[in-house]
Amino acid sequence: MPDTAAPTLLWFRRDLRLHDNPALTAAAARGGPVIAMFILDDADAGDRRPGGASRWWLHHSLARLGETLARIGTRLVLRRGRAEYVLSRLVEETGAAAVCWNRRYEPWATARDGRIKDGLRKRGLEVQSFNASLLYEPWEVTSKQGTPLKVFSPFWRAVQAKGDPADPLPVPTRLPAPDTAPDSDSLDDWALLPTAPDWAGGLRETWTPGEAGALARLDRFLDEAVGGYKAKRDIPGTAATSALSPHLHFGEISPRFIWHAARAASEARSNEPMDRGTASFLSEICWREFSHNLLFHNPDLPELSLRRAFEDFPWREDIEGLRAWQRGLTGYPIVDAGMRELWQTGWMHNRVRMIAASFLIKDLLVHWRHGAAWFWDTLVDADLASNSASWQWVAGCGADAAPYFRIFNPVLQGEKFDGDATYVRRWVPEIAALPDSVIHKPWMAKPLALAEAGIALGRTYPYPIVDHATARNRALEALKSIKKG
DNA sequence: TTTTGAGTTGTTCGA
DNA sequence: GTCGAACAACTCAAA
Repeated sequence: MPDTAAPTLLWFRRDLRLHDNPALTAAAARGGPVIAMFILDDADAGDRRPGGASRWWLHHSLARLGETLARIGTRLVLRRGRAEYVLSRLVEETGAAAVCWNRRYEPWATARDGRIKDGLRKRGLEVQSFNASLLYEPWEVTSKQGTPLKVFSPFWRAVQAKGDPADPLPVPTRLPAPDTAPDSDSLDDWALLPTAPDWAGGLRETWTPGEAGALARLDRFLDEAVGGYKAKRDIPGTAATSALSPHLHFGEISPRFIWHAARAASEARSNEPMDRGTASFLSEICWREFSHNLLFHNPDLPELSLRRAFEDFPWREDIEGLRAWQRGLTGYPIVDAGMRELWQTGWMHNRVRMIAASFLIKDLLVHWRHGAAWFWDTLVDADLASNSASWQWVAGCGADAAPYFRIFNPVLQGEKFDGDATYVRRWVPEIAALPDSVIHKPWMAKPLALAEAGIALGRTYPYPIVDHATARNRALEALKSIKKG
């Protein structure tokens, strides 16, 4: 019998929600008071501490979580420091008898959490951890031999073969608070928001962090867009994707909840649980799952190319090129549009992420780690697993590597997926007056057309910083050099 | 153990 | 303008 008088610590991490939250449900079920808490632990995350955009999101997500917890009877205690020490301290302060949390799967987190769990249990506390961020545990989806899968298609088939993931848990109606709440830091004192300068205006306009915002976005996507997802998800000028990635990263919404909601919506529309749009969408949810699997089984994923031969690749130290790429000044409109969308909104459309990443890696021959680092700092959905796995995928050194000759042509990609230039005109307004026929290759425009559009190449918009055809051949040569590695 | 078929997202060239 | 072939070799997963 648990000591129902002693409080339970409920440690929030990347599960900033009330619905489908197994740790929350377990803490509530213990019957005693529950102390909900969040620890800002920069030390343990090391150089993986959240980037600027992520910190902005975290601030707002915590604020919303605090409000919703207050509505069911408790408050969110904020503490800063090494998680081990903070937890230990709180156990002493409150006389807690149990700690509940939902698992994280990053290598540094699994190591740390294991230590914490041992330490708490040695002190006689009950510790329970749960899966709240994946459809299945990383060790549950395997080949028939029981080994981790390294190719997406078999992974996706294996997930589907398991049937539906567990049903989402309901939101508890009440979470009893202790008589005296522990002290809490002030969220503002954590200084997660940018101040001088405040660059977060575009983020504020674009996003609604928090569980309510996440659920609203899912609703809207399932109502309006999922039906056409398969056909339109590659068109960055449309709002055809779910844009749930940051909400998923912070655990404001559960992938199991998404799975069941998407299937129910499909069934309501078409009498089948997986119409084409839904199947396509859920397979993307599974890509996230696959990336987490890869990171779990390959702790080096963020640092080392999975295909080790790529560690000997003749990468270039192109500081200027990297800088131009970061600022959206490469001279290739589709690349620049994407990089500016990223800078202003903390997010980039998936198709454009591939184009922009391919440009940095294949056209500039800059190491994928530099691209991953920039994305880590600027993306609101920056996720160690997805970011690392995706950059490696584009580079061709990932588990499920693209063929070496798959090098995106930024002009063709722009014309193919942004044919009416809606996207490029939105993010690269200085060339918006060019006609569709040349807007993806301004240097090909006739002088008169440029003049009429008010463009002085090299002054109001850059010439291409590399010639793609030349760069492509250079990349193919470079790739040859590691073939026999 | 060996074999076999397959592997998210592309581009270019020449007929 | 359209279409099919070529662009390599390797690793993975299952039979």
